[in-house]
Amino acid sequence: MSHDLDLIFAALADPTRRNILMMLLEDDMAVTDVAEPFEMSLAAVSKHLTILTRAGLIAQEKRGRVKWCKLEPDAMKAASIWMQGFGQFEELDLDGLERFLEKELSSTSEGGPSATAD
Amino acid sequence: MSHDLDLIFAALADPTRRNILMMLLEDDMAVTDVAEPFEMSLAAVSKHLTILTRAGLIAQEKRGRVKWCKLEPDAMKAASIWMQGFGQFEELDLDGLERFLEKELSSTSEGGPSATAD
DNA sequence: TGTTTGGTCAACCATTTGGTTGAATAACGA
DNA sequence: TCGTTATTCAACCAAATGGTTGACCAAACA
Repeated sequence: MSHDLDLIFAALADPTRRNILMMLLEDDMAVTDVAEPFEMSLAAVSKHLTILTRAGLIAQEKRGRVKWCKLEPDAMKAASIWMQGFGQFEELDLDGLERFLEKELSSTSEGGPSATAD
Repeated sequence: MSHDLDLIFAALADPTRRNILMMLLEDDMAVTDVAEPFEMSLAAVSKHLTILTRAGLIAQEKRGRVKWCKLEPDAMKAASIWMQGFGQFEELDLDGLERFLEKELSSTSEGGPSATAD
């Protein structure tokens, strides 16, 4: 359960990975669909997803031959809590996010990736 | 855009730099004093301070031959606000999130957080 | 069955990162 | 003026990062 701030902040330092996280905010996605909007190889995106997974920011679950990626809010929360020591920023309501994600998962209808951001 | 999330998160990804930030939470410090507890050269710490400065996380001011380092909370706040997008999902509207970020980032600190520990 | 699809692995490459050392600059104190 | 203190600069190094390509494996489908 030790969320490694090194890994978390390093993962967040890359714009591609931040974009991926924002995409996953809308919906869980398969690796191929995550990769679609980016102008890089699938292998490169796969590496980014590995980095996000090791940081604890997402989780990947394989169903059939499709690997689904979903946000995992605890790591972001750990980073947020560390940052709060530096000021009265508002704390993230990630418990609420988790409840929301569970609710969404129970009524899963995959809407395609809509590559926003950047 | 004044606060570059790439630079901010990359700066936060190093444990030495996070330690420096926590030290500065107590008080402004000269470069030499910042370097003292670390088992690395003064030049290495100086580089870390440059990285923190470019990220906007600290500011350095030279008085005489001493360069004082002090926390600059706005950059951290920008990162915190970005992360808060992951807790502010009551309506998952990424376009709205982007507008929100643009607005927040362009308007610098209103009553800024005062890093007065002790 | 053979072929496509989804995804990773392995090897490779260029660039960046985090550290070193020694020399340089600038300001203070004697 | 001379030496000391505070800090950076420059050159260098090893390791990590972010990307590529081609081979590979496993699941789905004709």
